[in-house]
Amino acid sequence: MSEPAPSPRQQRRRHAARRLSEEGLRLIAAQGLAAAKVADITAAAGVGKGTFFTHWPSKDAFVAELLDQVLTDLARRVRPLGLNPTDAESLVADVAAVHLRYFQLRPESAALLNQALALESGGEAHRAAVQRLGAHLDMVAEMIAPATEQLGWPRERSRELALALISTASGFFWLGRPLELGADTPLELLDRLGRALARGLARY
Amino acid sequence: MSEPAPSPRQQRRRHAARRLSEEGLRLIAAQGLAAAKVADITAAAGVGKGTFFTHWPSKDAFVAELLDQVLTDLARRVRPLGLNPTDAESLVADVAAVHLRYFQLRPESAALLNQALALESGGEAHRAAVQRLGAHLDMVAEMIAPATEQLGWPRERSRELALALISTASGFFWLGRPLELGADTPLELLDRLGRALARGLARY
Amino acid sequence: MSEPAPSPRQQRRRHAARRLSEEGLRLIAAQGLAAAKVADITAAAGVGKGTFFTHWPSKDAFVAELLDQVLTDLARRVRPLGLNPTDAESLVADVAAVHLRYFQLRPESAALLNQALALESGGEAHRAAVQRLGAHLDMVAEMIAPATEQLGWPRERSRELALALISTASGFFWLGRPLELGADTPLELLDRLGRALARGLARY
Amino acid sequence: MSEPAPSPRQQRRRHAARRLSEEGLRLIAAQGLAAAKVADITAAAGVGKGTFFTHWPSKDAFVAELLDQVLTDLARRVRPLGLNPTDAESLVADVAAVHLRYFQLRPESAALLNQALALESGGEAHRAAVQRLGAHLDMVAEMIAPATEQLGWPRERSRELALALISTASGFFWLGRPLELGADTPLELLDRLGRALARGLARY
DNA sequence: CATGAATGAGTTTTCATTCAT
DNA sequence: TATGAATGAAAACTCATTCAT
Repeated sequence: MSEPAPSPRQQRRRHAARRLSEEGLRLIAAQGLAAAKVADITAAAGVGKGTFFTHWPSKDAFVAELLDQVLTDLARRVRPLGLNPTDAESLVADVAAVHLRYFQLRPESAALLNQALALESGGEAHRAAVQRLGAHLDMVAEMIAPATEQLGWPRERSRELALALISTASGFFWLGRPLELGADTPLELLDRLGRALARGLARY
Repeated sequence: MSEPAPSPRQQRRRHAARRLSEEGLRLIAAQGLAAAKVADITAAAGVGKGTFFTHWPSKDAFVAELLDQVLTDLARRVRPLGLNPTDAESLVADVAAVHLRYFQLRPESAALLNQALALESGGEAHRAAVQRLGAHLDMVAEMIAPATEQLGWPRERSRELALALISTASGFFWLGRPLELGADTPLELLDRLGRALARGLARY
Repeated sequence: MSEPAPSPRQQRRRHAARRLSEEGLRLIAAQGLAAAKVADITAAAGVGKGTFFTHWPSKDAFVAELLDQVLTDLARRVRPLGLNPTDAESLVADVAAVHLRYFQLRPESAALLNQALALESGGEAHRAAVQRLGAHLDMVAEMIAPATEQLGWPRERSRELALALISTASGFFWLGRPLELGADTPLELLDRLGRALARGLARY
Repeated sequence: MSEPAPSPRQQRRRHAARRLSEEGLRLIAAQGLAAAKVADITAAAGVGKGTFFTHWPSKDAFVAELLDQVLTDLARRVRPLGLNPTDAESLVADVAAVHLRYFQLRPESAALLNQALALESGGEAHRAAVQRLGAHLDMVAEMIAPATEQLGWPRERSRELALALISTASGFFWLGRPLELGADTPLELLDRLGRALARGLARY
């Protein structure tokens, strides 16, 4: 069960990686993906420029991992909703609410998600980002699939409903942030937004 | 009232500007803002590289104008909704629907909107983009303000409701496009999405 | 027959390319291929750093073209020897002599030839260099093929004899240059070297 | 006379140095001096990267030692020829033959010799390489000096004759290797090449 | 001693922008 | 006014070398 205690060297290395991820996410959200230079990120993390490339082979790979972390983290909060049986309306509302709450607390994650898709379209990094986002979408779609049907939404289009939930949440805080909108929106209203959608669908 | 007929030279000039705008928007959406080089855009538009800078002082200014064009175009379709008196639920649903339909037909515009916010955060161009988006938001918010109140949504937060409508529409097609989602979503479902939100709010 | 007179712009462009080639060859020979930075070359040629890349897509491509120029230039002096019928011994001696004289006058060319093969082995540039050298070798081999046979050297191994002639000449000045050997070797001795080889073979 | 038996630790150290030399020579020949990274060499030798620098103070110093080893090894085979009195023609032919045979069996050594001269021209390493090669040349020149005179070659130019012998041999396999030429050239032909030169000179 | 993680000087290359024609 | 050649600031990335463990 217990892993061998990491050597102090490894510990410091992991710490540096975490710092780089944190500062990277912060800077990308604050300045934009292109404007956040590797040198800025390493300086902010307090390590040498070269160190960055001992952790990730390229800036793009770094962004891909960041996106993976964000979506994995997000998924961890979404998945439990699938375990408690509940009515269709509540399930959809809850999934939306979790996304909204997640991105309200972490607008940098919304920024990352939206910018990762702006990576050069031909490149490997773009492909990876799209695939990772697709995987998240599939997970959400699968989770809400039964509910969508009950709400009279075509089951084979549950991915689109999932996309609507996700993009509303992510877009709200991505567009909202520079407009200084969203950060102080009361949770109650955020929840209401998600619930309204579910409730409205249920009325059909 | 009538302007003097443009000289052939002016005509050609305007034609070139239009070509550059079209191709620029297309390329930015297809390859990403950073990957779409000025040289690519001018080549696609069939003009010399230098010509670009006789029309816009910089690439950023070009993007800003593109964003302005898109939002002006979008506003032209949204504004009429404010003229016909209707019930609150329908007004909100219609505003959402117009946005959704607009971006479904013009996913490049959704791409532009989302990428324009990723411009270097300190720069003039970013400021301009944010301001322009803010103006659109204000217009929408003002339009739906009475309705939001009737729906029990705090009037002073109508900007947030407007943001939700806009970001759902724009995000849906921005995130959906590389996932090959949204382009063939039936209008009926798109409308239903907007209406569901409005209807759900109305039930509170 | 007559080409349209090049515009002054094109003229200056060609002039810059020639300057870059000259200075590049000189610097590569003087400092080594790796030590001759693109910035050094452009500075020596009196143009901006970026200009280099409007002429060649990469430093490697530049080296490849330099090698091509050298071998083309060299071939121009070797080829005529094949036209005048002469005895086998003289032909081989003459080919050797032309190579020796060529590289004595242009030790930078010998340096380039030897260093071009040191380009990263996996890369396109290395492949190109090898192929180009192979083509030169084939030309020489074909030219001396009849003679080799008369000298009792296996005809199917004339490429090896050609290689011996070429590598003696190129190596002599490549290794000799830093040792300050070769530059002032009298032509008469150089010729004698080539002739000795041919004469010795003839005695078999 | 006998040194104290090396401790096991020293033994291991020497073994590592030998492995590094072997793999370094191999990789430099295979990929080029610049492309053969210290990390590659240590990985191939199965030691840590840092270990490299406990044996040599720099990569350049490593190359210099490699060159020294090669030329020392080569000299060991050349020198005995000076002991057996023989006619001038045979001596020169034999010296050439030994060089040719040596590099045929060890084309990596030819590669090293040629690339070592491409080291940055200003540097200490380049100076060292040139000096070491000069020493070898002097040794050969001195050895064949009496013979050159008998062959009617100016005695004060015996270094040039030595250079011709060495550079033919080294160049033949340096240029020949990527062209897949030389490796299977029969010894008999190789010898004949050397002998032809000597014989041809003798006929003057 | 051996190790390999950290480092940052140094390189190639890109591309928005300028400006002579 | 249109053009495209020239420019150089900037940025990602490399890798020999150092040094704490």
